[in-house]
Amino acid sequence: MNQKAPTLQDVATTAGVSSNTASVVLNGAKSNTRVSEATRQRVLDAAQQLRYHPNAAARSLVHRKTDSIGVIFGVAGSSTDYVTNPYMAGILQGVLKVAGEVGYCVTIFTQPWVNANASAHRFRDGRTDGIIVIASPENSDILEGLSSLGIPLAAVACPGERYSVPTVDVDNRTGIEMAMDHLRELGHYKIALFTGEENMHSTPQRISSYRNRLKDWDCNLPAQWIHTCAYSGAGADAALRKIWQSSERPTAILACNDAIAAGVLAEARSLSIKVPEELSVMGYDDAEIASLQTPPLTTISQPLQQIGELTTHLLLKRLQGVPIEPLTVLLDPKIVVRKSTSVPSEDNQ
Amino acid sequence: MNQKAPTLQDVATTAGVSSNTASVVLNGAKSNTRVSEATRQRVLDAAQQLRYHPNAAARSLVHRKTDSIGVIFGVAGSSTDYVTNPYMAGILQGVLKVAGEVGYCVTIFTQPWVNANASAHRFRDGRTDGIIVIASPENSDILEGLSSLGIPLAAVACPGERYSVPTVDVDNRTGIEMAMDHLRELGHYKIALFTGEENMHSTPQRISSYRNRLKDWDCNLPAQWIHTCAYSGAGADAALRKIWQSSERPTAILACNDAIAAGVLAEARSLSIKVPEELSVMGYDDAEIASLQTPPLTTISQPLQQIGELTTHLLLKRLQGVPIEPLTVLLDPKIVVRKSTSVPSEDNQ
DNA sequence: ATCCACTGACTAAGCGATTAGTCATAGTAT
DNA sequence: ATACTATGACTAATCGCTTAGTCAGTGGAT
Repeated sequence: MNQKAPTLQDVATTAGVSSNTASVVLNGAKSNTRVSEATRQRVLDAAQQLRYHPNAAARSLVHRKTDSIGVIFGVAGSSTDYVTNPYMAGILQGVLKVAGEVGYCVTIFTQPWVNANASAHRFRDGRTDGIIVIASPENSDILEGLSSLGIPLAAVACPGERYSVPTVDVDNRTGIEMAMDHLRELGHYKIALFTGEENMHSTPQRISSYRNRLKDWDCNLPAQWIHTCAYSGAGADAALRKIWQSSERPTAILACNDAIAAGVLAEARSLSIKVPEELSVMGYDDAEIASLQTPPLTTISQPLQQIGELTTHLLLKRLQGVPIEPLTVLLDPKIVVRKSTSVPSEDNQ
Repeated sequence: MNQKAPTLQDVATTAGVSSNTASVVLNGAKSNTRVSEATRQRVLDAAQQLRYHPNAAARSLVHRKTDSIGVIFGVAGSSTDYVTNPYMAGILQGVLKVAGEVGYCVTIFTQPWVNANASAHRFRDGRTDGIIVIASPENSDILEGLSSLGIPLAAVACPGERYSVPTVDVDNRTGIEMAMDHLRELGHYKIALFTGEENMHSTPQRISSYRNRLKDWDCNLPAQWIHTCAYSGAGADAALRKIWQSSERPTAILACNDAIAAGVLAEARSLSIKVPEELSVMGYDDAEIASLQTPPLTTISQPLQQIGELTTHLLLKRLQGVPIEPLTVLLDPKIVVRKSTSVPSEDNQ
């Protein structure tokens, strides 16, 4: 602060009362202090005149409550694109909305998580009342570290059950099943899966759901048809090239997000593979870029903002000590059919 | 906090010393207190064992410094899409990066700005050391209100000069000139301008730059060729329809951001207007969606992340009391030529 | 033996706000 | 006249941390 903010004492002095009286006037009475109407008005006038606003730090010292919630973005790989990532941004948007409704600020922690031993206690710094963890990598000990310190938490797309952390996610199993079923109905069964980072919570779930579906259909596919890319889209080009050179080609590729699918489309173009005639491609997320691809992507839509809103509600509940049941909420994905999928061509059947 | 965080006193007790001694050990000595090596070690061990981390609120009360900076998003119209807006997100990303480098947290204020009288003092609440204002509407008194309370500020795309607030922006004049010159070189002079909200700082600047360019060329264009849309892209379709029905049609449309340009492209498709053969379209921002449009958008690229980084540096300087000169920094836009612009067709010349 | 400097650590005040507890004064009931 | 109850407002402790100021003890110099 450059220009010192007026304190409660300043208001009190201006109004000619004690700071206690001023405090009582300015926030309903919680002591048995009584104030006459005239005095009350004098205090209110003084506060108004000085543009007084209580100091949040001092207040939170007493209340042990900061009226702000923290957000930690999980990091896949070395990526530092938090809010420019449409998945993260969509969720954060939902968090901001609900936080705003209840008068909370949102503090984004900028320090990278190293490990529980080195990092966890930094987040118990009295800056926030609780923390929302968004998409922590599977091999990270964020949830474990924070929850073992007793920090109120809520999580998105994390293995929260393990640490009794209320968690919101979109049903990865259902999403993959919807995608697989859509492709199957078109006539595909040679379906390759291009996943995101292995250490993200969603990846093993989606892989296992993919495998189950194939098993349901009695399909036995080459193991190398599961390719690990990055959610940034990196690696999708190489994966497509590799799979296209192999002896057996898939007729469809299910990408685990739209960026990966976009990478596939771009590489398909440069390999002169016609989509969807020769190869159907599906995305996941229904990000803004999905409908803008050529051809527009068939994809699985996730209600990102709703995830953020719901997670915030859960954290607020936890802060109020309201029991949360069930601990994990799975929202439903939707399939959005556009132009990147079609029946497989004859010679690929 | 559920599980009470250990206090300095807890550490001191565990180590068998006074809280003062513990404090001195844990943060370089600023009192003349001396500590023996043995005692020092005992304190450090105790802190480690208890996972002690100082309470930020208590600390900031003493230091009058919170190590966190605030962000307020200006709001155009009733939009509440802060971080899902790629412009805002890009800037915020830059803010997060620099803040992280110097160990600051970033607090996003979620309460909408009403007016200086009602809102300003809320932001002098000791929660943040300073505030970054991003793209406040032209008719808002955010900067005036906050700066008159002596809150350290830095701004993006705001009329900061007026209130001695260090401000970063991309040179709107240059950007429009580059766009206009590109179109002129292709042979266009019948150029319509589709702007964002009138009350955004950039809008009048861009309009005047557009007008100046036309004047340079001795062009006299119908006034209604300037259409006010929304930066969300809303209104672009109607504007195109209207302009296309008029007696004189432009050969090119310069949209003030990519969302507006995308709206124009979509409407052009449904009106069967061929882009760029019949109509050249330019965007602005070079958002992710620009290159994905059909045809890919020629656009003016703004270094969003760099804006955020620079603005944060300016705020940090101001917090340190370093004089800032010059007060306003204008970054250079770049033109990205893609496929949505070409020479105008013969019959349109 | 006396003085001084240094070592090692403590006590207490204060940051700004909240709140339990105290205390005059005035008015009312007995 | 006495006891009691509102009324109106104040004092002081506390939240967790920092830091200016104080102080006892030890060892070396004079």
